[in-house]
Amino acid sequence: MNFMSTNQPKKPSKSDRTRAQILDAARQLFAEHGYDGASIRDIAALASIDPAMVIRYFRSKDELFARAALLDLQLPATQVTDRASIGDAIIRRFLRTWENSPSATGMVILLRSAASNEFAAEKVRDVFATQVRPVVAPFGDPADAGRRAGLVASQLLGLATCRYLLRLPPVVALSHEEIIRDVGPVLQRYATGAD
Amino acid sequence: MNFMSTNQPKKPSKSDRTRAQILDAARQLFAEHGYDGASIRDIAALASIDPAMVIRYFRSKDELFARAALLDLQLPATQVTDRASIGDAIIRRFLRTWENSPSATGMVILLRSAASNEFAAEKVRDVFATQVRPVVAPFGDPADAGRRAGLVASQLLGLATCRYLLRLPPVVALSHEEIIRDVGPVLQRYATGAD
DNA sequence: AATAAAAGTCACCGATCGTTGACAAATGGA
DNA sequence: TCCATTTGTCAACGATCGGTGACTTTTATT
Repeated sequence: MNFMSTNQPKKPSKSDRTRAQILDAARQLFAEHGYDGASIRDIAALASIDPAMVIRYFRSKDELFARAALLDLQLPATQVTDRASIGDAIIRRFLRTWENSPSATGMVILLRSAASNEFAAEKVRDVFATQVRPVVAPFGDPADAGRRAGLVASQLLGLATCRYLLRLPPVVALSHEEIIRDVGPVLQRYATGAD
Repeated sequence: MNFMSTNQPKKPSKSDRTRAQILDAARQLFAEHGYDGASIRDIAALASIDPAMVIRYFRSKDELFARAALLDLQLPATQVTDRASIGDAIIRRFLRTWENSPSATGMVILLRSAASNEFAAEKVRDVFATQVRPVVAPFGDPADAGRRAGLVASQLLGLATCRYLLRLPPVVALSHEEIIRDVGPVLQRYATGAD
């Protein structure tokens, strides 16, 4: 009979744990040191396995990086909102994405590597195109959509850079409430193009 | 007599040209590919000299990087201004620094390398402490100075990241006038802490 | 218990890196 | 012209990198 063999619904078995260990170690080191700064040997050592296993499970360092950066990049959707609260909605989603979602580490990895890794840079541009632009576009002059989205991206990426990469003390010290209160209105202004 | 021998006021001779060639090549490649991405051999090839000369003139890659990033980091001073135009003054100095000063390349080098090079990251924090904070501090509640300066830095660094590193098309396309008009008021708000 | 597949170990390849030191060529003052 | 200093060339070092393949151990099935 064997009526549940086509899919593999249960497979907690064996090697998948090693796979997950490697991915966890890779995410951690990529997030800390970027693509170049994290070697396969370092990742293997952190995962307590042999370096050859890293290549065995993921075919190359590039592929491992892509998995580590993208696998869990399930960004929370922006709940539909009205024009008056779009800035507030964006900054709240930003905080949710960067501090309370499984994608948080992936975002740090991407941003840290984007400065010197073209694949990561392209992926950041892609996140902009799919996550920022469509959200901002409907709330102003369509001819302005690119400019408005670009301004929003500049503020969001700057906040992320200062808070999660450079760890600029006064920016790290900001509470969620302060960020929402101070940055929200700026995003509102950028997103709608109002003066 | 030899009354001018303690200092060496004139030395256009010979090797200084090679030195300058190496520095120029290093600045260009560090700015394009970051610290790790630019090898001494690449720099030497671009300068049309032997890799060993790079070490001969600068003692190590670290020292060369420090020279390339800091040598010409003479940021233009912010002219004193009144409270009402501080945002405008900051964004104008930003554009002058990043697009019309010999420090421009050094800034790109620092920012691109800061994501994965601790020396560069520390230097960026230093630029923040010496260039942003003191400018912003006098125009609001002294207890707020850190927060206000941090918000200003987040917007400035974000703009630089999008425009000069990631080259996000809509941000690259912004004219100086647009940037001054759109970002200036935001910096004004951040710097003064007004609502 | 026998056995085939899976999982893990180990030594090593070729490439590239920063750096060194021995040596040759060019330079300039005596 | 002689000679010492500067300037440039060359080969190679040790280390590290990503990646490969042969091998042994474990696991699971019959």
